[in-house]
Amino acid sequence: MAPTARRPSRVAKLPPRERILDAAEELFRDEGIRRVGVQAIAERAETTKMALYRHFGTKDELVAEWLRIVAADYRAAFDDAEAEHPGLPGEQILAVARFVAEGLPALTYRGCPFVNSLAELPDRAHPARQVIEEHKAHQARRLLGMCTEAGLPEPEQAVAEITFVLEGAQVSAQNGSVDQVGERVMRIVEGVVDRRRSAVSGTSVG
Amino acid sequence: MAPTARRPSRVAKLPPRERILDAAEELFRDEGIRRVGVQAIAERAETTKMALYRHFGTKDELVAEWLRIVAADYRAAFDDAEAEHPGLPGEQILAVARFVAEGLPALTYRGCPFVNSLAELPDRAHPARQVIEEHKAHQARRLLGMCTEAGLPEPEQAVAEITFVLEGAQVSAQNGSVDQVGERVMRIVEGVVDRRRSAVSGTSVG
DNA sequence: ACCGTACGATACCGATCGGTATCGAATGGC
DNA sequence: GCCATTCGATACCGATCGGTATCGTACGGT
Repeated sequence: MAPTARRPSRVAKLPPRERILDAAEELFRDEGIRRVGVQAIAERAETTKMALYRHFGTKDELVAEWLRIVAADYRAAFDDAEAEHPGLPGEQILAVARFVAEGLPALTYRGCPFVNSLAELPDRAHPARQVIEEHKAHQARRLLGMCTEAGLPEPEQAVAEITFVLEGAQVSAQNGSVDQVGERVMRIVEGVVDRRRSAVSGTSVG
Repeated sequence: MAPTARRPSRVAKLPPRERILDAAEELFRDEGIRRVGVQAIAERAETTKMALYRHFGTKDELVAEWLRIVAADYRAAFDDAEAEHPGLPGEQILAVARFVAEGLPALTYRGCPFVNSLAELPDRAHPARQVIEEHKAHQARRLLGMCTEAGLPEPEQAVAEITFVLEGAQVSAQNGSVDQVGERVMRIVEGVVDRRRSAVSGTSVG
Protein backbone atom coordinates (compact mmCIF):
# COMPACT_ATOMS: atom_id res chain seq x y z
CA MET A 1 0.00 0.00 0.00
CA ALA A 2 1.10 3.53 -0.66
CA PRO A 3 -0.67 5.96 1.58
CA THR A 4 1.66 8.72 0.46
CA ALA A 5 0.47 8.49 -3.09
CA ARG A 6 -2.37 10.80 -2.32
CA ARG A 7 -0.94 13.81 -4.11
CA PRO A 8 2.17 14.40 -6.18
CA SER A 9 3.58 16.39 -3.32
CA ARG A 10 3.05 15.76 0.37
CA VAL A 11 1.45 19.12 0.56
CA ALA A 12 -1.17 17.66 2.78
CA LYS A 13 1.40 17.18 5.50
CA LEU A 14 2.43 20.79 5.70
CA PRO A 15 0.48 23.07 7.99
CA PRO A 16 -2.33 24.97 6.30
CA ARG A 17 -0.45 28.24 6.28
CA GLU A 18 2.37 26.79 4.20
CA ARG A 19 -0.04 25.03 1.89
CA ILE A 20 -1.87 28.27 1.32
CA LEU A 21 1.34 30.10 0.55
CA ASP A 22 2.39 27.41 -1.90
CA ALA A 23 -0.95 27.49 -3.63
CA ALA A 24 -0.96 31.28 -3.73
CA GLU A 25 2.54 31.35 -5.16
CA GLU A 26 1.57 29.01 -7.93
CA LEU A 27 -1.70 30.66 -8.80
CA PHE A 28 -0.58 34.26 -8.50
CA ARG A 29 2.44 33.61 -10.66
CA ASP A 30 0.62 31.68 -13.35
CA GLU A 31 -2.70 33.46 -13.53
CA GLY A 32 -2.18 36.83 -11.92
CA ILE A 33 -3.46 38.31 -8.72
CA ARG A 34 -6.84 39.73 -9.48
CA ARG A 35 -7.77 36.82 -11.65
CA VAL A 36 -7.34 34.34 -8.82
CA GLY A 37 -9.96 34.21 -6.10
CA VAL A 38 -9.38 33.24 -2.51
CA GLN A 39 -11.68 30.31 -3.03
CA ALA A 40 -9.44 28.89 -5.73
CA ILE A 41 -6.39 29.34 -3.53
CA ALA A 42 -8.05 27.59 -0.61
CA GLU A 43 -9.12 24.70 -2.80
CA ARG A 44 -5.68 24.16 -4.26
CA ALA A 45 -4.25 24.32 -0.75
CA GLU A 46 -6.74 21.66 0.25
CA THR A 47 -8.26 23.85 2.89
CA THR A 48 -10.96 26.49 3.13
CA LYS A 49 -11.34 30.22 2.80
CA MET A 50 -11.75 30.46 6.54
CA ALA A 51 -8.30 29.09 7.22
CA LEU A 52 -6.89 31.54 4.71
CA TYR A 53 -8.52 34.50 6.39
CA ARG A 54 -7.55 33.25 9.84
CA HIS A 55 -3.89 33.27 8.81
CA PHE A 56 -3.66 36.30 6.58
CA GLY A 57 -6.70 38.39 7.39
CA THR A 58 -6.93 39.73 3.87
CA LYS A 59 -6.22 38.70 0.32
CA ASP A 60 -4.07 41.80 -0.01
CA GLU A 61 -1.95 40.67 2.92
CA LEU A 62 -1.56 37.25 1.37
CA VAL A 63 -0.30 38.89 -1.78
CA ALA A 64 2.20 40.91 0.24
CA GLU A 65 3.36 37.80 2.08
CA TRP A 66 3.83 35.99 -1.21
CA LEU A 67 6.00 38.79 -2.56
CA ARG A 68 8.02 38.82 0.66
CA ILE A 69 8.93 35.22 -0.02
CA VAL A 70 9.86 35.91 -3.63
CA ALA A 71 11.95 38.87 -2.49
CA ALA A 72 13.73 36.61 -0.02
CA ASP A 73 14.73 34.34 -2.91
CA TYR A 74 16.34 37.23 -4.71
CA ARG A 75 18.08 38.31 -1.54
CA ALA A 76 19.44 34.79 -1.16
CA ALA A 77 20.80 35.02 -4.68
CA PHE A 78 22.78 38.10 -3.71
CA ASP A 79 24.02 36.39 -0.57
CA ASP A 80 25.10 33.33 -2.53
CA ALA A 81 26.83 35.47 -5.12
CA GLU A 82 28.88 37.20 -2.45
CA ALA A 83 29.58 33.97 -0.59
CA GLU A 84 30.73 32.11 -3.66
CA HIS A 85 32.93 34.88 -5.00
CA PRO A 86 34.35 36.68 -1.98
CA GLY A 87 36.36 39.75 -2.91
CA LEU A 88 35.42 39.40 -6.57
CA PRO A 89 32.64 41.90 -7.14
CA GLY A 90 32.79 41.42 -10.89
CA GLU A 91 32.07 37.73 -10.47
CA GLN A 92 29.36 38.54 -7.98
CA ILE A 93 27.59 40.73 -10.51
CA LEU A 94 27.82 37.99 -13.09
CA ALA A 95 26.47 35.48 -10.58
CA VAL A 96 23.46 37.66 -9.91
CA ALA A 97 22.91 38.08 -13.62
CA ARG A 98 23.21 34.33 -14.03
CA PHE A 99 20.60 33.81 -11.34
CA VAL A 100 18.19 35.97 -13.29
CA ALA A 101 19.16 34.47 -16.63
CA GLU A 102 18.68 30.93 -15.41
CA GLY A 103 15.31 31.86 -13.97
CA LEU A 104 14.11 33.19 -17.32
CA PRO A 105 12.76 29.92 -18.72
CA ALA A 106 10.52 29.60 -15.69
CA LEU A 107 9.19 33.05 -16.48
CA THR A 108 8.47 32.22 -20.08
CA TYR A 109 4.77 32.23 -19.75
CA ARG A 110 4.50 34.70 -16.93
CA GLY A 111 6.98 37.48 -16.31
CA CYS A 112 8.54 38.96 -13.21
CA PRO A 113 6.22 38.73 -10.21
CA PHE A 114 7.11 42.22 -9.07
CA VAL A 115 6.50 43.82 -12.44
CA ASN A 116 3.26 41.96 -12.84
CA SER A 117 2.11 42.87 -9.36
CA LEU A 118 2.96 46.48 -10.05
CA ALA A 119 0.75 46.30 -13.11
CA GLU A 120 -2.08 44.68 -11.27
CA LEU A 121 -1.94 46.86 -8.17
CA PRO A 122 -2.09 50.51 -9.22
CA ASP A 123 -3.11 51.47 -5.71
CA ARG A 124 0.02 52.78 -4.06
CA ALA A 125 -1.49 52.11 -0.66
CA HIS A 126 -1.63 48.37 -1.29
CA PRO A 127 0.46 46.49 1.29
CA ALA A 128 2.29 44.68 -1.50
CA ARG A 129 3.55 47.94 -2.94
CA GLN A 130 5.74 48.53 0.09
CA VAL A 131 7.25 45.07 -0.29
CA ILE A 132 8.04 45.76 -3.93
CA GLU A 133 9.55 49.13 -3.17
CA GLU A 134 11.80 47.70 -0.49
CA HIS A 135 12.83 44.89 -2.78
CA LYS A 136 13.80 47.28 -5.56
CA ALA A 137 15.73 49.47 -3.13
CA HIS A 138 17.52 46.48 -1.68
CA GLN A 139 18.46 45.17 -5.08
CA ALA A 140 19.80 48.56 -6.17
CA ARG A 141 21.77 48.89 -2.95
CA ARG A 142 23.39 45.50 -3.31
CA LEU A 143 24.24 46.09 -6.95
CA LEU A 144 25.64 49.50 -6.19
CA GLY A 145 27.89 47.99 -3.56
CA MET A 146 29.22 45.45 -6.03
CA CYS A 147 29.75 47.98 -8.80
CA THR A 148 31.49 50.38 -6.44
CA GLU A 149 33.68 47.68 -5.00
CA ALA A 150 34.52 46.60 -8.52
CA GLY A 151 35.89 50.04 -9.11
CA LEU A 152 33.59 50.78 -12.00
CA PRO A 153 33.49 54.46 -12.83
CA GLU A 154 30.04 55.95 -12.39
CA PRO A 155 28.75 52.97 -10.45
CA GLU A 156 25.23 54.41 -10.43
CA GLN A 157 25.18 54.41 -14.21
CA ALA A 158 26.43 50.83 -14.22
CA VAL A 159 23.70 49.83 -11.77
CA ALA A 160 21.11 51.47 -13.99
CA GLU A 161 22.40 49.67 -17.04
CA ILE A 162 22.49 46.29 -15.34
CA THR A 163 19.09 46.82 -13.79
CA PHE A 164 17.52 47.85 -17.08
CA VAL A 165 18.98 44.87 -18.89
CA LEU A 166 17.93 42.33 -16.27
CA GLU A 167 14.48 43.83 -15.97
CA GLY A 168 14.06 44.14 -19.71
CA ALA A 169 15.20 40.58 -20.25
CA GLN A 170 12.53 39.32 -17.90
CA VAL A 171 9.93 41.33 -19.74
CA SER A 172 11.11 40.15 -23.14
CA ALA A 173 11.19 36.55 -22.00
CA GLN A 174 7.50 36.83 -21.33
CA ASN A 175 6.81 36.86 -25.04
CA GLY A 176 9.09 35.37 -27.60
CA SER A 177 12.02 33.03 -27.85
CA VAL A 178 13.61 32.61 -24.49
CA ASP A 179 16.56 30.34 -24.88
CA GLN A 180 18.73 32.99 -26.48
CA VAL A 181 17.63 35.61 -23.97
CA GLY A 182 19.66 34.01 -21.20
CA GLU A 183 22.85 33.95 -23.26
CA ARG A 184 22.28 37.44 -24.53
CA VAL A 185 21.74 38.93 -21.10
CA MET A 186 24.91 37.29 -19.81
CA ARG A 187 26.95 38.62 -22.71
CA ILE A 188 25.56 42.08 -22.17
CA VAL A 189 26.32 42.15 -18.46
CA GLU A 190 29.78 40.76 -19.10
CA GLY A 191 30.24 43.56 -21.56
CA VAL A 192 29.15 46.13 -19.01
CA VAL A 193 31.64 44.94 -16.43
CA ASP A 194 34.56 44.42 -18.80
CA ARG A 195 34.05 47.54 -20.84
CA ARG A 196 33.71 49.80 -17.86
CA ARG A 197 36.67 48.25 -16.15
CA SER A 198 38.90 48.90 -19.13
CA ALA A 199 37.36 52.25 -19.92
CA VAL A 200 39.01 53.89 -16.96
CA SER A 201 42.33 54.15 -18.73
CA GLY A 202 41.59 56.21 -21.73
CA THR A 203 38.31 57.63 -22.81
CA SER A 204 36.97 60.94 -21.76
CA VAL A 205 34.02 60.13 -19.64
CA GLY A 206 32.13 63.05 -18.20
CA MET B 1 -31.31 79.76 -32.54
CA ALA B 2 -30.50 78.20 -29.26
CA PRO B 3 -27.41 76.22 -29.55
CA THR B 4 -29.27 73.66 -27.80
CA ALA B 5 -30.84 71.86 -25.19
CA ARG B 6 -29.24 68.55 -25.50
CA ARG B 7 -25.72 68.96 -26.45
CA PRO B 8 -23.55 71.96 -25.81
CA SER B 9 -22.16 73.14 -29.07
CA ARG B 10 -19.37 75.01 -27.41
CA VAL B 11 -16.96 72.41 -28.63
CA ALA B 12 -17.76 69.89 -31.24
CA LYS B 13 -17.92 66.74 -29.25
CA LEU B 14 -16.25 63.75 -30.78
CA PRO B 15 -18.37 60.85 -31.87
CA PRO B 16 -19.07 58.31 -29.14
CA ARG B 17 -16.60 55.82 -30.48
CA GLU B 18 -13.69 58.23 -30.17
CA ARG B 19 -14.80 59.40 -26.75
CA ILE B 20 -14.95 55.82 -25.57
CA LEU B 21 -11.48 55.12 -26.89
CA ASP B 22 -10.12 58.23 -25.20
CA ALA B 23 -11.75 57.30 -21.92
CA ALA B 24 -10.56 53.72 -22.19
CA GLU B 25 -7.02 54.85 -22.95
CA GLU B 26 -6.96 57.04 -19.89
CA LEU B 27 -8.52 54.56 -17.50
CA PHE B 28 -6.71 51.47 -18.71
CA ARG B 29 -3.38 53.21 -18.54
CA ASP B 30 -3.91 54.74 -15.11
CA GLU B 31 -5.82 52.05 -13.30
CA GLY B 32 -5.29 48.87 -15.24
CA ILE B 33 -7.60 46.77 -17.34
CA ARG B 34 -9.36 44.46 -14.96
CA ARG B 35 -9.80 47.14 -12.37
CA VAL B 36 -11.75 49.36 -14.71
CA GLY B 37 -15.33 48.45 -15.51
CA VAL B 38 -17.15 49.20 -18.72
CA GLN B 39 -19.54 51.34 -16.73
CA ALA B 40 -16.72 53.62 -15.60
CA ILE B 41 -15.44 53.91 -19.16
CA ALA B 42 -18.87 54.80 -20.49
CA GLU B 43 -19.36 57.43 -17.81
CA ARG B 44 -16.03 59.11 -18.46
CA ALA B 45 -16.82 59.05 -22.16
CA GLU B 46 -20.13 60.75 -21.36
CA THR B 47 -22.09 57.96 -22.91
CA THR B 48 -23.52 54.63 -21.86
CA LYS B 49 -22.52 51.00 -21.72
CA MET B 50 -24.85 50.30 -24.61
CA ALA B 51 -22.95 52.57 -26.96
CA LEU B 52 -19.74 50.89 -25.90
CA TYR B 53 -21.04 47.43 -26.66
CA ARG B 54 -22.58 48.60 -29.93
CA HIS B 55 -19.17 49.76 -31.14
CA PHE B 56 -16.85 47.18 -29.70
CA GLY B 57 -19.01 44.20 -28.87
CA THR B 58 -16.84 43.20 -25.97
CA LYS B 59 -14.62 44.72 -23.33
CA ASP B 60 -11.83 42.45 -24.53
CA GLU B 61 -12.15 43.88 -28.02
CA LEU B 62 -12.03 47.40 -26.63
CA VAL B 63 -8.82 46.52 -24.88
CA ALA B 64 -7.38 45.18 -28.12
CA GLU B 65 -8.44 48.31 -30.00
CA TRP B 66 -6.81 50.48 -27.36
CA LEU B 67 -3.53 48.62 -27.72
CA ARG B 68 -3.73 48.91 -31.49
CA ILE B 69 -3.77 52.67 -31.09
CA VAL B 70 -0.85 52.64 -28.68
CA ALA B 71 1.06 50.39 -31.07
CA ALA B 72 0.36 52.83 -33.87
CA ASP B 73 2.02 55.58 -31.83
CA TYR B 74 5.16 53.52 -31.51
CA ARG B 75 5.10 52.73 -35.18
CA ALA B 76 4.81 56.43 -35.92
CA ALA B 77 7.89 57.00 -33.78
CA PHE B 78 9.83 54.61 -35.99
CA ASP B 79 8.52 56.30 -39.10
CA ASP B 80 9.48 59.72 -37.78
CA ALA B 81 12.91 58.50 -36.80
CA GLU B 82 13.55 57.25 -40.31
CA ALA B 83 12.07 60.32 -41.94
CA GLU B 84 14.06 62.76 -39.85
CA HIS B 85 17.37 60.97 -40.23
CA PRO B 86 17.36 59.40 -43.70
CA GLY B 87 20.36 57.23 -44.31
CA LEU B 88 21.57 57.62 -40.74
CA PRO B 89 20.51 54.44 -38.96
CA GLY B 90 22.53 55.33 -35.88
CA GLU B 91 20.60 58.55 -35.49
CA GLN B 92 17.38 56.68 -36.14
CA ILE B 93 18.11 54.33 -33.28
CA LEU B 94 18.84 57.23 -31.00
CA ALA B 95 15.64 58.94 -32.10
CA VAL B 96 13.63 55.87 -31.19
CA ALA B 97 15.39 55.66 -27.84
CA ARG B 98 14.66 59.33 -27.31
CA PHE B 99 11.01 58.75 -28.05
CA VAL B 100 10.89 56.14 -25.31
CA ALA B 101 13.02 58.19 -22.94
CA GLU B 102 10.85 61.26 -23.34
CA GLY B 103 7.77 59.19 -22.75
CA LEU B 104 9.09 57.88 -19.45
CA PRO B 105 7.82 60.70 -17.24
CA ALA B 106 4.31 59.99 -18.47
CA LEU B 107 4.80 56.41 -17.40
CA THR B 108 5.98 57.34 -13.95
CA TYR B 109 2.97 56.12 -12.15
CA ARG B 110 2.00 53.41 -14.57
CA GLY B 111 4.42 51.48 -16.74
CA CYS B 112 4.39 50.27 -20.30
CA PRO B 113 0.86 49.49 -21.49
CA PHE B 114 1.99 46.35 -23.25
CA VAL B 115 3.86 44.97 -20.29
CA ASN B 116 1.00 45.77 -17.98
CA SER B 117 -1.53 44.22 -20.30
CA LEU B 118 0.60 41.12 -20.56
CA ALA B 119 0.54 40.90 -16.78
CA GLU B 120 -3.18 41.40 -16.58
CA LEU B 121 -4.11 39.07 -19.42
CA PRO B 122 -2.53 35.66 -18.82
CA ASP B 123 -4.97 34.12 -21.25
CA ARG B 124 -3.05 33.69 -24.48
CA ALA B 125 -6.32 33.55 -26.39
CA HIS B 126 -7.21 37.09 -25.42
CA PRO B 127 -7.58 39.27 -28.54
CA ALA B 128 -5.19 41.81 -27.07
CA ARG B 129 -2.42 39.25 -26.91
CA GLN B 130 -2.20 39.07 -30.67
CA VAL B 131 -1.90 42.84 -30.87
CA ILE B 132 0.94 42.79 -28.37
CA GLU B 133 2.74 40.01 -30.15
CA GLU B 134 2.56 41.79 -33.48
CA HIS B 135 3.75 44.99 -31.89
CA LYS B 136 6.78 43.32 -30.35
CA ALA B 137 7.61 41.60 -33.63
CA HIS B 138 7.26 44.83 -35.54
CA GLN B 139 9.46 46.71 -33.12
CA ALA B 140 12.14 44.04 -33.29
CA ARG B 141 12.00 44.00 -37.08
CA ARG B 142 12.38 47.76 -37.36
CA LEU B 143 15.23 47.83 -34.86
CA LEU B 144 16.96 44.97 -36.60
CA GLY B 145 16.75 46.86 -39.87
CA MET B 146 18.35 49.92 -38.32
CA CYS B 147 21.09 47.96 -36.59
CA THR B 148 21.86 46.00 -39.73
CA GLU B 149 21.93 49.10 -41.88
CA ALA B 150 24.17 50.73 -39.33
CA GLY B 151 26.63 47.96 -39.95
CA LEU B 152 26.68 46.84 -36.36
CA PRO B 153 28.22 43.41 -35.96
CA GLU B 154 25.78 40.88 -34.55
CA PRO B 155 22.78 43.09 -35.14
CA GLU B 156 20.50 40.64 -33.33
CA GLN B 157 22.55 41.01 -30.19
CA ALA B 158 22.42 44.77 -30.53
CA VAL B 159 18.65 44.61 -30.95
CA ALA B 160 18.37 42.48 -27.84
CA GLU B 161 20.50 44.89 -25.85
CA ILE B 162 18.56 47.95 -26.97
CA THR B 163 15.26 46.22 -26.43
CA PHE B 164 16.18 45.09 -22.93
CA VAL B 165 17.37 48.53 -21.97
CA LEU B 166 14.33 50.34 -23.30
CA GLU B 167 11.96 47.81 -21.78
CA GLY B 168 13.80 47.76 -18.48
CA ALA B 169 13.88 51.53 -18.32
CA GLN B 170 10.13 51.66 -18.66
CA VAL B 171 9.77 49.14 -15.88
CA SER B 172 12.19 50.96 -13.61
CA ALA B 173 10.50 54.27 -14.27
CA GLN B 174 7.36 52.78 -12.81
CA ASN B 175 8.87 52.94 -9.37
CA GLY B 176 11.55 55.37 -8.41
CA SER B 177 13.05 58.60 -9.58
CA VAL B 178 12.42 59.04 -13.24
CA ASP B 179 14.25 62.13 -14.35
CA GLN B 180 17.63 60.42 -14.39
CA VAL B 181 16.24 57.36 -16.10
CA GLY B 182 15.76 59.23 -19.36
CA GLU B 183 19.33 60.49 -19.41
CA ARG B 184 20.71 57.13 -18.40
CA VAL B 185 18.86 55.23 -21.08
CA MET B 186 20.08 57.64 -23.73
CA ARG B 187 23.66 57.32 -22.60
CA ILE B 188 23.39 53.55 -22.62
CA VAL B 189 21.95 53.36 -26.11
CA GLU B 190 24.52 55.84 -27.36
CA GLY B 191 27.13 53.57 -25.86
CA VAL B 192 25.71 50.56 -27.62
CA VAL B 193 25.80 52.21 -31.01
CA ASP B 194 29.22 53.85 -30.62
CA ARG B 195 30.95 50.96 -28.95
CA ARG B 196 29.76 48.43 -31.47
CA ARG B 197 30.57 50.66 -34.37
CA SER B 198 34.14 51.08 -33.23
CA ALA B 199 34.51 47.53 -31.98
CA VAL B 200 35.07 46.20 -35.46
CA SER B 201 38.52 47.45 -36.25
CA GLY B 202 39.03 45.04 -39.10
CA THR B 203 35.79 45.16 -41.00
CA SER B 204 34.76 47.88 -43.29
CA VAL B 205 31.67 49.63 -42.23
CA GLY B 206 29.85 51.11 -45.12
C1' DA C 1 -9.61 13.35 31.15
C1' DC C 2 -10.07 18.10 30.30
C1' DC C 3 -10.22 22.23 27.59
C1' DG C 4 -8.62 25.81 24.52
C1' DT C 5 -7.32 26.23 19.99
C1' DA C 6 -7.03 25.45 15.21
C1' DC C 7 -9.24 23.42 11.48
C1' DG C 8 -12.87 22.06 7.99
C1' DA C 9 -17.38 22.74 5.91
C1' DT C 10 -21.09 25.51 4.60
C1' DA C 11 -24.11 29.09 4.11
C1' DC C 12 -24.51 33.71 3.51
C1' DC C 13 -23.79 38.88 2.55
C1' DG C 14 -23.29 43.10 -0.22
C1' DA C 15 -20.94 44.74 -4.03
C1' DT C 16 -19.41 44.63 -8.62
C1' DC C 17 -18.71 42.66 -12.79
C1' DG C 18 -19.62 41.83 -18.14
C1' DG C 19 -23.33 41.71 -20.96
C1' DT C 20 -28.43 42.14 -22.61
C1' DA C 21 -33.17 43.95 -23.35
C1' DT C 22 -36.06 47.67 -24.11
C1' DC C 23 -37.72 52.05 -25.33
C1' DG C 24 -37.88 57.01 -26.41
C1' DA C 25 -35.45 60.79 -28.58
C1' DA C 26 -32.42 62.64 -31.85
C1' DT C 27 -30.24 62.64 -36.39
C1' DG C 28 -29.10 62.39 -41.25
C1' DG C 29 -29.94 60.85 -46.09
C1' DC C 30 -33.35 60.91 -49.72
C1' DG D 1 -41.56 65.27 -44.87
C1' DC D 2 -40.23 60.38 -44.05
C1' DC D 3 -37.75 56.59 -42.23
C1' DA D 4 -33.76 53.89 -40.90
C1' DT D 5 -30.07 54.26 -37.95
C1' DT D 6 -27.76 55.82 -34.01
C1' DC D 7 -27.68 57.33 -29.41
C1' DG D 8 -28.94 57.86 -24.41
C1' DA D 9 -31.12 56.05 -20.25
C1' DT D 10 -32.51 52.50 -17.33
C1' DA D 11 -33.50 48.27 -15.59
C1' DC D 12 -32.11 43.81 -15.30
C1' DC D 13 -29.49 39.16 -15.40
C1' DG D 14 -26.33 35.55 -13.78
C1' DA D 15 -21.86 35.00 -12.10
C1' DT D 16 -18.15 35.97 -9.19
C1' DC D 17 -15.84 38.44 -5.93
C1' DG D 18 -13.81 39.48 -0.95
C1' DG D 19 -15.17 38.76 3.47
C1' DT D 20 -18.04 37.04 7.62
C1' DA D 21 -20.79 34.01 10.70
C1' DT D 22 -21.68 29.68 12.52
C1' DC D 23 -21.01 25.19 14.03
C1' DG D 24 -19.10 20.64 14.67
C1' DT D 25 -14.77 18.29 15.21
C1' DA D 26 -9.89 16.87 15.76
C1' DC D 27 -5.90 17.57 18.38
C1' DG D 28 -2.33 18.97 21.74
C1' DG D 29 -0.75 20.66 26.25
C1' DT D 30 -1.36 20.00 31.20
